[in-house]
Amino acid sequence: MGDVSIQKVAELAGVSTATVSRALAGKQSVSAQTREKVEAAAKELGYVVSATASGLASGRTRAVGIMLPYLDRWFFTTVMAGAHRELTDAGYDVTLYHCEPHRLNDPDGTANPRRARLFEESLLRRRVDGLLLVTLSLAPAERARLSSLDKPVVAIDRPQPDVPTFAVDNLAVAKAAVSHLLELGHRDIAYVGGVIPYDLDFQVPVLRRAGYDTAMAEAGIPVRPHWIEESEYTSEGGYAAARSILSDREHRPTAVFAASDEIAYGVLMAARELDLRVPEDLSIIGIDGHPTGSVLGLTTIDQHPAQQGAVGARALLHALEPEVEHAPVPARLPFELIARQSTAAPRVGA
Amino acid sequence: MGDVSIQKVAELAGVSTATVSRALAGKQSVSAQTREKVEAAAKELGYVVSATASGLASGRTRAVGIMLPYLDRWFFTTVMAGAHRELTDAGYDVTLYHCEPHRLNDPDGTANPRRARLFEESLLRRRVDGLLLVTLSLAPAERARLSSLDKPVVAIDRPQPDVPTFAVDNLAVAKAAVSHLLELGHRDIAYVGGVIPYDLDFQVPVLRRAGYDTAMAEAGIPVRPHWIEESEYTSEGGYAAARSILSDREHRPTAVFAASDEIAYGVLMAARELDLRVPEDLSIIGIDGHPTGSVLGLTTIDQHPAQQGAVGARALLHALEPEVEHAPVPARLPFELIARQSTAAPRVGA
DNA sequence: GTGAAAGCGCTAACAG
DNA sequence: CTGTTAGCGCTTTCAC
Repeated sequence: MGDVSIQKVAELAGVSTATVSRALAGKQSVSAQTREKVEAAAKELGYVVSATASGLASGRTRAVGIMLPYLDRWFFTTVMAGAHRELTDAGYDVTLYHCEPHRLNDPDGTANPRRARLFEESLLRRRVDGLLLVTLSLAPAERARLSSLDKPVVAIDRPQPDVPTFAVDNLAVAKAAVSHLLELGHRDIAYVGGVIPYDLDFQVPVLRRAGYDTAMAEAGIPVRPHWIEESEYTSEGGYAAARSILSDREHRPTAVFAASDEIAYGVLMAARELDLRVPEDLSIIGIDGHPTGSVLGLTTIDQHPAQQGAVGARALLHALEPEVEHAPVPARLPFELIARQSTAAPRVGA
Repeated sequence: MGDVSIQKVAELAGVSTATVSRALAGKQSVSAQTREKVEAAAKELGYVVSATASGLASGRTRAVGIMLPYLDRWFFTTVMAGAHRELTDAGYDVTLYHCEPHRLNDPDGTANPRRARLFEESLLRRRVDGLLLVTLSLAPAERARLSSLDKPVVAIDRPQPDVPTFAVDNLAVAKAAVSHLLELGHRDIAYVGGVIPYDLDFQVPVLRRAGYDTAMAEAGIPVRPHWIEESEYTSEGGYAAARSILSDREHRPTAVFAASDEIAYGVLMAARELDLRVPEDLSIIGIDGHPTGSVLGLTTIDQHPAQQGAVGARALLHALEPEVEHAPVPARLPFELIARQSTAAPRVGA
C-alpha cells in the first residue's frame, strides 16, 4: 500500500498508463468501457494518484493555501473551517499558512522573521494552486511576492488591491447594531472597539466606527467623546474600556455597542461588577455570532463566518477551474441581528 | 519568478545542479566556498526549491498533516496553533485534515462519506511525511490505513494503539479540580461532563469522571447520583445540566466541577438565572484554560493546549529527522490550577 | 479512443 | 568535494 503505481493499474486493466491517467482524471476522451476497467483495477489495487508526481507532471498540485493572522481565534478558524469544507469537498487539500499580524511598530512586517520566511520561502515552494487570504493586510512587497506567484488569490473580509475580496458590508453591520439600540429607544450609546495590531489599514474598526457615527448622526444624536473607547478585540480589552466608560455615573450611557462579541463579554462583566443590571440598566450588543454569546444572552449581529469562508473558497475554485460548474458565489455576504437578553428599552428616566 | 529552476542557479554559480541541490539542502559534502557561491546565486535569482519536484525525487514532501475532529473549536485549534508553529519553524508546511467526529449511531464512521474519503483518498495521495492526530478516535480500518502509509504518526490527547501519544494525565487533572473544591471545604460537589459524539472510547470523559469519583471516595464523601449530569462539551449542554442539578433546592450542591470551561460557562449562567451567587452560593470550576474564563472569573485547570500541540509536533519531528537535534519532548504534559473568583469556601450552614 | 515517448524539476547513487 | 547519470510517478503532446 502506498507503493501501487499507475503502472500496476495499467497492467491490470490492460491499457497504457496514459489511459489510466486520463480515465482517472475524468477526461472525456476515454471510452466508457475502458474507464470502467481502469476504475475497477484502481479500486482493486487501492490505487490513488501520488500528489507529488501528479503535481510535478501537470503543474497543478490540487491543494490550496489558507492564510490567517490567528490560528487560535474563533472568528478566523471558523472562516477557515467553512473554506476547508468547501475545498476538500471539491477534492483539494488545504495547506495552512500562518501570517503573523503586523505590529504597529513594524507596519511592513519586515522585522518579523516568521512572516518574512512565509513570503520569501514557503509560498515560493509552490505547494498550492491558489491562496485564500483571511482578514489580512499585506505590505506592498508581500503583495508583489504574491502576484509573482501568478496564482489565483481571493481575500476574505479585508480588501486587497488587485485581489477579489468577499466581505460583509461592515458599515451596514455597524449601522444595524446601532439602529437596533436606537429603535429600542436608546440615545446614549457608547462605542467600544478599535485598535488591532494586525489591522494595518484599520478597515474593520474604521468601518464599524463609521457605522456608529453615521447611525448616530442620522438620528441626530450628538456623540459624547467620552463614550468612544478603544479596545483590543478581546474580553479583557472590552472590560477595561467599559470600566472607563461606565465609571462616570453622571454621564453613563444606557447602551454599549461593542465591535465584537468578545469585547461585549468584557463589557458584560464590567457592568456586573459595577452592579449594573443588563439589560435594565445597560443594554449591550456585540458583533460576530460567537457561540458563547447564546448562553450569556448576548444580543449580536451574526456575520456567519463559516459562510464567508465557504464563499471565498468557492470563488477560488471558480478561478482554479473555470471550466467546471461550481456553486454560485453571492456578491454580498449576509448578516443577521440576533436579539437576545442583553438589549431592551432603556428605563424611563434612566 | 516561480520559473527559476535549479538549472539556472547551477549555471550562475558555475556548478552542477547536483551541487546546488546539496548546497541548498545543507549537506556536509560541499565546500564552504561552493556553498557560498550557490547561496549567492540562489538568492540573486530568488530561487526556492519546488516542493513537488523535490518531493517526487526524494520521497520526502517536507509537509506534515494535522488531523482534527473540529476546525472551529478553541481547544483543538489552539493545539493546532502550537503544533503549526513548531512545524513551520522546522521548515515544514502543514496540511490540515478534518476528520469529522464519529456519530454515536455510526461508531465506525463508515457512513460518513467525508471521513471515508479522507482515509481512502486524501491520505493516500501521500502529500505529507507524517501525521499528527489531535484528540481522535480511529476505527480499526482507519488505523490500518494509517499504518499502511508507513509514515510516522503521533497522537495528542487520546491514545491510539501503536501510536506514540502525548496527553495530560486526565485523571490527575480531574482529581486536582475536585481537590481544590475539597480543600475549600466543599463536600457537596456535583459533576457535569461527559458524552461527546466523537468520543468513541470516551477516554477523556471517563477519566475526568473517574478523577471525580476517586477524589470524592478518597475524601470519604458519598456521591449523590443526582449530582452527576451528562453534558455535551458546550455552554448549552452545561446550562441544561446545571438547571437540572440546581433546581432541586433540597439537595443542591455547594460546588460544581465542570469537565470543560465551556460547560462551566453554562453552569455559571444557570446559577445566575436561579439567583445563586457565585461563589457565595455556588462554587464552579472548569477545565481547559479558555481565554473567556479570565474575564468571567472562572476558576479552571489550564492544560496548556498550545504546548500540547508543540510537544506532539516535536515528537513527530524527532521521528521524521532522527539525525537532527530537536528540542526535547517532555514525557508528561503539565497542567495548572488557575484560581479565580468562581470558587470559594462554602458558606457555613449552606 | 489509445499508446509511445518525452519530460516536469529535482535528488541520489555512483564515479572520480 | 563534485559531476554524470538515472530515475521519482505521473501527464501530455503527438501520432495513429
